[in-house]
Amino acid sequence: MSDTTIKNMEEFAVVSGISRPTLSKYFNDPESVRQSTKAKIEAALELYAYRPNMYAMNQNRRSTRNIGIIVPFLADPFFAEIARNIENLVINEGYRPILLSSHGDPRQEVENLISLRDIKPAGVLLAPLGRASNIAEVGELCSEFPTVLFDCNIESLNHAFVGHNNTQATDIMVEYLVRTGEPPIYFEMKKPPNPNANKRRLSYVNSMERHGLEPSIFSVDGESWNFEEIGYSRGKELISSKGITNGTVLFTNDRLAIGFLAAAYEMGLRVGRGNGCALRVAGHDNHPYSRFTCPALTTVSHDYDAISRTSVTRLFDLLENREGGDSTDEQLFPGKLIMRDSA
Amino acid sequence: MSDTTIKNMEEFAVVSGISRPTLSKYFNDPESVRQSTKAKIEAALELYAYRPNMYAMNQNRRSTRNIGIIVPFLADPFFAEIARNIENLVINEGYRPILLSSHGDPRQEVENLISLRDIKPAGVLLAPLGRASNIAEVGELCSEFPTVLFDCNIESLNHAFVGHNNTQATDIMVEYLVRTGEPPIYFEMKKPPNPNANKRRLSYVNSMERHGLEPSIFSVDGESWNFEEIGYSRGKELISSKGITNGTVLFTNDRLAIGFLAAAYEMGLRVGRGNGCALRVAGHDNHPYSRFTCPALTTVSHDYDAISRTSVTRLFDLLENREGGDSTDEQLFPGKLIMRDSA
DNA sequence: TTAAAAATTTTACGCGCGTAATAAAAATTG
DNA sequence: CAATTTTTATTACGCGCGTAAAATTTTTAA
Repeated sequence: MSDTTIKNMEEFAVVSGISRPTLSKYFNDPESVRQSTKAKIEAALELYAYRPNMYAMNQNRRSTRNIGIIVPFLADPFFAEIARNIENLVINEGYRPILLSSHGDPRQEVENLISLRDIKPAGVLLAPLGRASNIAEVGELCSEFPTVLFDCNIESLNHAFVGHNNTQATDIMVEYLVRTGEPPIYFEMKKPPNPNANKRRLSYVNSMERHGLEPSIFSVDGESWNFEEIGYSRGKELISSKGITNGTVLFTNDRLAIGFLAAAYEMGLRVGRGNGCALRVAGHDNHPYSRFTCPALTTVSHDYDAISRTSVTRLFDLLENREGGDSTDEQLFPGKLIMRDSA
Repeated sequence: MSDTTIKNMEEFAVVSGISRPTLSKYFNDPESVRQSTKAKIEAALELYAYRPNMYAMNQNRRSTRNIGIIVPFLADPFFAEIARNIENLVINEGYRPILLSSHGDPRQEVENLISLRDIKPAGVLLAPLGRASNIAEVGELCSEFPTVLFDCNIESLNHAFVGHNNTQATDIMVEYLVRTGEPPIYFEMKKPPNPNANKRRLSYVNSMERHGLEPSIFSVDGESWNFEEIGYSRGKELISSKGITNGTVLFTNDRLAIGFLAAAYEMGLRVGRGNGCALRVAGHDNHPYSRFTCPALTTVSHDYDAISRTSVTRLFDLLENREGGDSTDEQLFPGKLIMRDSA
């Protein structure tokens, strides 16, 4: 490794003895140059630690190999896991993922799209905030590049969508709970910041009615993404004031359930499906932490793998054949009941 | 809002009636132009949704307002929280944070630094992987811009460091556990991927010896960042094979403890400090989820706020006065004992 | 009102690289 | 070996914006 530092392709052209346009070609696709040229370049690369500037590359390119990935809240391990999954798939396709989090903020979501526009992405995989999204601006920005939505659809945007079948998933959970014990009451937030909450509530109501049962919903306050805290504090109130000391509670997502389990434990309520248990608790999402609650949380899992894989596949379909196929339809993958000890 | 779309500053100059260099000045600092000019620009901005291309801006600038932030593993809520904290502080200073995760991978860490170099950051806040880091490359890249390390120091890099006092923190926990019950045995990973594990173990040993007690360490296998899983499965083995059914266990971090708590619960061991409890369990980090375990986890908290704030402050000190002060010393903030129900 | 100061416009070049067109060199074919 | 094909070198311009210098306009001070 030489100590002279190369700061651009021009300088690297000099030390490698290859012209800059050829270098440009090489960095765009190493196989596009003659074998002997490739060898010379790579020999020089061993000596001089040069790497082309990614952003200058994108400046005047017809098409880049950048794929933008936007999730609503990366601090949530649920999205962190999906994102990581998708990143790897994108890398395996030879593209460069750029992962951004909206931090639950619609303005940040728009900022992220603007930031992506600046690097001229080949395509974007967007998990929108949903109801909270600035739909007009998001729509306008997304129309500038091939986009696949995942996790949460915004129908009016008319993009391809790949996601979890919230209806079916809630359905099998309600069916399971009804079949194996008392019908569940439903625990959700009045103004849920996360996507899909509405679909799940609707599905709960429909399921219950189909079973000839009366739906019963607790809508609790709280607008932040601190779901555990909300599940915990509202749960405590509920247990003490409303006297929820037996029965079955179905939560709109695992994180609320996790908080609630802590509250129940603290108040001496035994959760589970055995005898001697006061409450059954069930969640939704198969959150990475749901295996480690006490007791382990019964929940319904997304088909993470299929959703990530299909999202990426559909985006690349769009990239290669912009007009072909119906690019606005939605693809849903069924949830899977994860029976653990809490219900 | 007009429907003609503006694609660069040149076009915006035409429709706004302001010359491009003045526009450039405005976008760099809106107060640097005459009030009447500013008004005209902003009127045009209302009509035409133009935003300068961030990456083109950085291309030929003396100094940008980008601050790179790199954390070792963003999917860990612990780092997600710190990162979010720092991002906000950076934004409040009028800078633009760019958050990247190394995903626990040293190559990704280097990639992240290269990626940052390409956007010519004003400075970088780096929480390195630590032992796993490619120190030579990280060092070389970091020498290209003002850098403040946080969470984990790499002394040989000779940068400013702001972090948690692992030694003192482990110390107060050991002291507390010894004072209020049996001395703790220590639970850690043989090859911990996360930073600071070594310091904590050393501190545990020293503390125990200072108390005239024999240190006792469980070093379990596992190399990934799935700490809960490792704490759970290794914990189960430990409880059944080694017969750890009473006593006190101190974990090198909360996530291992969270997994262990699940194992203990499943095996019917009661954890806590009351009578009737078999085990006491303590963690380290005050992980966002540690409040919601069953029982709530006794742990020792970082001074998140001071660490984020000081990291950012020190970086801006560096930016404004490159030579002043000792820029390589380290600043440690003491941990705080968080007494909850598990120990 | 006039001179001085401040801000803006014009002009021109630079950042690091993509990309097209033409000329030159190298490899392949027979 | 010459003729053809393939690859590389040369040259030149573009991306969107920063920035410097000189010319012009506007504002402020006197």
